[in-house]
Amino acid sequence: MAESAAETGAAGGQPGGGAGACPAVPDRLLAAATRLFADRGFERTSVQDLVDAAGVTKGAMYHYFASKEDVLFAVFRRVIATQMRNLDACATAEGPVRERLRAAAVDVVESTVQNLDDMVIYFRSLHVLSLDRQDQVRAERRQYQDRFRALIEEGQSQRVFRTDVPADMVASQYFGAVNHLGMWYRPDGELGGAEIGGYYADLLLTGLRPA
Amino acid sequence: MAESAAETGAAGGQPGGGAGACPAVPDRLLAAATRLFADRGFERTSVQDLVDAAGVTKGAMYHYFASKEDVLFAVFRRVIATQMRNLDACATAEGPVRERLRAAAVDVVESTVQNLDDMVIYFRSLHVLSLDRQDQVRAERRQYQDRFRALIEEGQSQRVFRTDVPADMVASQYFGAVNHLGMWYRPDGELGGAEIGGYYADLLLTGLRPA
Amino acid sequence: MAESAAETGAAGGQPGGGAGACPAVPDRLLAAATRLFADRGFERTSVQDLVDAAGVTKGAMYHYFASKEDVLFAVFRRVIATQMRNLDACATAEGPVRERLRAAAVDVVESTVQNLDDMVIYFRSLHVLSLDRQDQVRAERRQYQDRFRALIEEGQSQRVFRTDVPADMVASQYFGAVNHLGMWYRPDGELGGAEIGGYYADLLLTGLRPA
Amino acid sequence: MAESAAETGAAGGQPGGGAGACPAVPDRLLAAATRLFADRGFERTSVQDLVDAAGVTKGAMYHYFASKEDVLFAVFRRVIATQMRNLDACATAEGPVRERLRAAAVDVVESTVQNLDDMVIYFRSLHVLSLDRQDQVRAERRQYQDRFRALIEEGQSQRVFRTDVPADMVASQYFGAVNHLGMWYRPDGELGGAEIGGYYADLLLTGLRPA
DNA sequence: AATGAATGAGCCTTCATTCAT
DNA sequence: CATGAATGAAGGCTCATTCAT
Repeated sequence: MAESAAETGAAGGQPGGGAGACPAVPDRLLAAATRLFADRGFERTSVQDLVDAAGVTKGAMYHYFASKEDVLFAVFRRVIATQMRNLDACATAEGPVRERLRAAAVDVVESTVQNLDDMVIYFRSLHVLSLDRQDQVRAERRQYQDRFRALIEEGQSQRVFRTDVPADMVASQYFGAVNHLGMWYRPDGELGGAEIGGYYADLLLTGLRPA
Repeated sequence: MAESAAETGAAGGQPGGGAGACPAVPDRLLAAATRLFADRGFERTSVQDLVDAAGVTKGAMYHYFASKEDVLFAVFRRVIATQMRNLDACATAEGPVRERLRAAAVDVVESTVQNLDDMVIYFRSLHVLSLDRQDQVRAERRQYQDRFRALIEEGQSQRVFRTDVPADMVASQYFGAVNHLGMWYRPDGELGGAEIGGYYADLLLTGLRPA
Repeated sequence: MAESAAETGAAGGQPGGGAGACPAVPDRLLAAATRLFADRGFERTSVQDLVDAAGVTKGAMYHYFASKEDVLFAVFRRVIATQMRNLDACATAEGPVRERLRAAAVDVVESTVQNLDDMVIYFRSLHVLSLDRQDQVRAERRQYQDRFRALIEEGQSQRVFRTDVPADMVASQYFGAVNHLGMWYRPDGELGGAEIGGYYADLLLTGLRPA
Repeated sequence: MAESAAETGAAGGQPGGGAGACPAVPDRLLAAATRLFADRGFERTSVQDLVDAAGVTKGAMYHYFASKEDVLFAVFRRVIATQMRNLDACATAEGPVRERLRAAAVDVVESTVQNLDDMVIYFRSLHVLSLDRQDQVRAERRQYQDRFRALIEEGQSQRVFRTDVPADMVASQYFGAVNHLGMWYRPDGELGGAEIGGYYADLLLTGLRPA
């Protein structure tokens, strides 16, 4: 029963009936949770902080989520869904593999800096989830990375990319760098996501040049 | 008063005067803290867990450390000192800049996987420290990264490395990837630190090749 | 307003007008409450547990009962009504007082083990009711015990039973033992209600033999 | 760690050192718990009620007891220890079995009414304990009842008591009645424990007379 | 230098009940 | 009649820290 509404996501109707004047309770909780968990971390955010920020009551929260950890898990699910949607767009593009990889490499940086809170939570609070859920999240994340790796392998089989470094290594290195943006990137810094993405992609593609 | 002994580091004498049979209290606490904070995270480790694992009492801990956060800070300081020591060795080596950068790039991966707990703590629990201390730690970490970047700049000024990508970007990308090893590297996996370091360094150096 | 339907007891018509296919809401609640309160106790049974077990909704429950305590009180009333009906049958029987007392003594054991849940609730959750209702329940229970005591007094006045022990003491002792069956009797045990009733009645009647 | 002091029982020293001016924390908690659990029941007594009544803080309570249930269990253990001590005295007495059984029967009533709170808790809150602990308590209680039953069997083998009713039944009936004193006995009532014990013992012994 | 009993604020969660629909 | 989302007041429990010894 709890979390049922969260399962349906933002599609749930607005109880109270108005013309959608105020977002549904689960959505407001997810938004507040994303902000607070990224700011202070999961454990330093109390349920009271959370519901206050979301403008709901504790009871309402527990009507939709079975526990505080469940809220975190819902954030994770939303992040993954977003990532998948982003990458799907790239993967189905046309053109030579170099172009497609470059586009994906830039895009992954841009979407990361656009959802920096998500990333911060992702890499700081994954360990809070139960092992089951950790596995689940990791598996989905791996899929994401695998699509990237597939592009590299495609280029390798065409001899466009070097083959003396496993595609796995390339992908893990690139994603490591991207994931770590959350540790230092600031929206008000000198460089924007597009520029950083451009530099990162340059290094990646040059690094892949065959000997 | 508290923490004074910790400041002196492991050099402190053995209280109780024995023949050094058992390590000093602060050392045992630091070792236990490193293990537990990496395993469960800072907030999910209680002071009781900590002192139990270290085989000391709560009172003893508070004699040496002002707070639980202070223990974490001491772990951070030890990590940084270790990193600095490692890099010093590389930086003072002889030979062409390509060789020195490669050696440093491999070494940074190897020492990271050898001290994986440290890295996990580093990137998961930095936000627990007070802002002052966060800045302090970040500054020291920046120094570490800056020495790496200096190597790159050295190569750039010699036109051995490409100059169309800022050295900063190269260093941040590489360190991002290295720092992220803590999220997926497992000591019992297929590849060891030396191999991963080799691949990563290859990609780095190829990526730096001038156009 | 609430509870009005409960007042009318099981005699209420089936709302929704079906052909009596499913029992009325109050009846299903009472049955579920009897089971759950006996199993886990009143306080460890949530209203949600209760309505789930009864297959009704919370709103429906609060339509018929003013509060959770009211459901408990309704269980008590049903128990008492049942007991009264049982004893009435015995009391109006014919025959010598020894036979009538024996029959009542056996019957009280048998009906107790047949409604063990009722007894468990009775002696474990009486204190949950308001003092008013406790008194009310105790008074009715006392009537029940008084009819038993009246049989004993009848025998005493006929000198069939000893007179050196007050009938009150005899009744309280016997009912204490009977009430306590709920603490240890198990339907799948060696002895059935009839056998235990037989032994208990034997001891009772022998104990009442005049010196 | 928690409960360790409770294990040692009242023998624990008085921290704070005075001349025993104020009882130790566990003792005060046990005394308050016995009173409150008997008055209102376990679940209607909050931990705050408990510590307030005992004049200690919540933290202190959780230093000695792992949970509220643990306090209840400690009460149970104390009750059982008391009962055992009482019965030991009787069992080792001299004289004909009739006399020894009568003495035990009276004593069991007297000690019950003297520790009425204990009994009320015993038969109202046993179900709160974990199944393990319920079994443990029941087993010890059974021992208590078994010693009583052994007296009856002794008389049966000497043909002093009837043999057509199992000693088990006799003991369960008697103890049921005794245990139920908690439901109706009031210290300010007409009859004292000695008188009730006398009547109950009379009925018991007469009931055991051979046919 | 070391102990561990005691503190007390704050945590996550439960739940009987209400009310707009 | 019936629904179930929302309320809000406790509830039991944890834990970093202190302090008399």
